[in-house]
Amino acid sequence: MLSVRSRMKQIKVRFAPSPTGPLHIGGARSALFNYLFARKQRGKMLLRIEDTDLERSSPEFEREIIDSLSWLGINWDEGIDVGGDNGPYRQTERLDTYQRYVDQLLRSGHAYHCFCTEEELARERQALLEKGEIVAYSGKCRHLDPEERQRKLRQGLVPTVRFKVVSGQEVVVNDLVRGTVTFNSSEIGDFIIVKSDGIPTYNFAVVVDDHEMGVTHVIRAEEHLSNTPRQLLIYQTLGFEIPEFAHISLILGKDRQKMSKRHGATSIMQYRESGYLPEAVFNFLALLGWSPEGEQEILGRDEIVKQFSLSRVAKNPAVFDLDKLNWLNAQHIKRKAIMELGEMLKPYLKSSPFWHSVEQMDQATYEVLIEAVRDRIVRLVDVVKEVEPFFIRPQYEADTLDRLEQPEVRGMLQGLLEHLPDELDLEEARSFMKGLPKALQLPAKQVYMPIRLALTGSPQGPELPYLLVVMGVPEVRRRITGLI
RNA sequence: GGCCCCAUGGUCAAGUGGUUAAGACACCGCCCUUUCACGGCGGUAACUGGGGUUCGAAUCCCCAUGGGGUCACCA
Repeated sequence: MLSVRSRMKQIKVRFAPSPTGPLHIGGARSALFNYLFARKQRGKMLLRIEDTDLERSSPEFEREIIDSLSWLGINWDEGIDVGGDNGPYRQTERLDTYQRYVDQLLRSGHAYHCFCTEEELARERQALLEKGEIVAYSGKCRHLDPEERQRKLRQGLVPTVRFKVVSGQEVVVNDLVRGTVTFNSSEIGDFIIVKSDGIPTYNFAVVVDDHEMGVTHVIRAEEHLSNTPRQLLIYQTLGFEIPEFAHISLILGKDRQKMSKRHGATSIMQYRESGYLPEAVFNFLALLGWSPEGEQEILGRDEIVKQFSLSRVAKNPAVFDLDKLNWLNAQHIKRKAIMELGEMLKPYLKSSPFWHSVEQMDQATYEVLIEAVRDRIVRLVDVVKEVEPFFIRPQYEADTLDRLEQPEVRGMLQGLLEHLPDELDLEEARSFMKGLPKALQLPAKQVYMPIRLALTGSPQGPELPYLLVVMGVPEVRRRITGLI
């Protein structure tokens, strides 16, 4: 159902990461839901960089985040890298804009300078926490007289700017996924909107930017829900139109705690590197907190966009399940065309010890190799171990050797060598193997497993015809001759 | 601790007052198969508890419990 607003006005959402680390699972999911909503509603998506934490922000992380998003197939219409009419899109480049609004708030008495030191504040906070009282700023500098203020400034003290919060008022967040959430301003206390380094804080900058950039829907993680009343207060006193909010639940680790580094791979790049397909990660993330109407869960990007709706977004947090990601990834791999998959696998093979052999193959043989492993790999990186039996001369276990040394096995292998043509394509290899027991006048059981053992040293692995074709008849002969 | 959010199998989840409470992953079994894998079929397994409301609650309300988030000159 469309709200009146979205019928009248094109919707605009944003993803606004801090470049203080790589893009992680949770951030990617927030970006994804924004993207899905924008595309489904035929609205716009913008990307803004919130780099007001000078200490921890870096251009490298910014780059990595952008690359991660692009890799996932999430793109945007406005913002970093693509430009637009509401730039700049990096908060540290928008300081003059914030300053204008800070001046306005200072002039109208809605904000004031605060000279409290961090140590002082930490002490007060600690005391309040211990007494079990509401942890909020005391308002000590709220009524500093102008002379006192001037004196402190002359002393060289650098103030922060605090936003004046009138206590005792109800602040209502109207949330698209959570409904009506009510807070009381008494629990908030005057909060800092400009740090002593002159840089605005998140709660202030986000409001100014979302307003200036025309954002209509703020879709973000639930951890921001308790920040929302602060932001609402700013919207109100600055007279900005309030956007729609949608706070999506968090992604938790196996221990039900918020996902963090100690839960293993949490950055999108790590998944990319170990060979997860972007469409699989996209699919998986979409299924975490959202569900399609039908029963089909293996979905492409377009299909997910087509079906997406905020009304089907769950309120409860979701535990990240690697098993399911793995399954989805295998499913998406299985659906790849041989040629395309072959190209995707090359980087992994290049860094394997077998690249030399792979490189020498003709295209047809390479495709047989890919076909042989396609249904066997969960991540692209698995190709390296799956491909091993084709290229590594087997190291036979003692009992395997015992078995291969049985006279009847040696006889069978001898027979195989006699019947083996000099060249085979996959079809020929299949019918050759199929006809072999009859040609040797032996039961299938006594034929196939010994051959497998002779060729690979292992009782399990790819189908024999694949082995024959990819190894090539000369190599097959060499391995068997070595045994008899 | 205050405030806020959440609560269906181990996990993801469907479900919006009347269902034998879907489906998927994982797990187990069977089948397919020259092995493993893939695939097919089947199985184990859930409404946190207690009060209401109602002819009737997984669905609505309250309380309890549990889990999570947040209380920064981080975002």
